[in-house]
Amino acid sequence: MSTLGLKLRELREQSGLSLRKAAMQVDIDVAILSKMERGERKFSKELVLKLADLYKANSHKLVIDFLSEKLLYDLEDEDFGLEALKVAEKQLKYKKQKNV
Amino acid sequence: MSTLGLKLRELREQSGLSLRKAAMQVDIDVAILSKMERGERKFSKELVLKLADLYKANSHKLVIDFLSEKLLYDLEDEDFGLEALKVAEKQLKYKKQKNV
DNA sequence: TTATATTTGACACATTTAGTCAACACTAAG
DNA sequence: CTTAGTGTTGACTAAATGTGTCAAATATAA
Repeated sequence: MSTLGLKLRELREQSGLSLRKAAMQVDIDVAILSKMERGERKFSKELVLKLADLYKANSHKLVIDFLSEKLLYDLEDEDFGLEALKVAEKQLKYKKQKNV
Repeated sequence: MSTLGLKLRELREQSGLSLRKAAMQVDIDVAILSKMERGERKFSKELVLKLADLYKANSHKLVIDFLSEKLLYDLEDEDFGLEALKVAEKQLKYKKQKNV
């Protein structure tokens, strides 16, 4: 089960919104939101932002979860996933510092 | 310029293989290999493995570079890329430990 | 029953990605 | 100059993925 989906479902419920109403507010089909909350389809970043706004939640953390989920998806069943994350981290830090 | 592409180009040259010959050996079109080495197209993992084999190189490191490049691609222009990498790392460690 | 909420699957549409091919430019050798 | 070898480019098609739509099925409660 998707962490992000779970979180967004909880936030929706805390906002007292039904799936239908929430979906309508962010202008997507109910079916899609249902599948996304259950991890059957991927969220888009734009939707995460829209939902964060609708639920009045911290978009920062949700976006990080969104990205992290995307990364983990790339590393599914990879033996060297952890090493790859570390190499990516190193290169990202370098990039940031050098502003490349 | 792609790190992986650069490395694989160097390895090819060290093996004394022309683009055409290498491409033929791994059963792809020359154009594709040319573009991949220059970072214009993405490698597939399978191809990286085939090339590592052809060049008698350490596939381990090349695969890690391949994955890392994929991760960084996901994080392009993201403000919280580093945070996302760290969250992903944490979750991957947890997964590994729990064998989920 | 009636109403509301969620889930499911089939389908079409669009976008992305992968592969094919021929032509181009450059260099070195004959 | 011609030939052969190198790598690069762009146009095109095909395959794969992703996204959105819809209707029906299921569930729960009033």
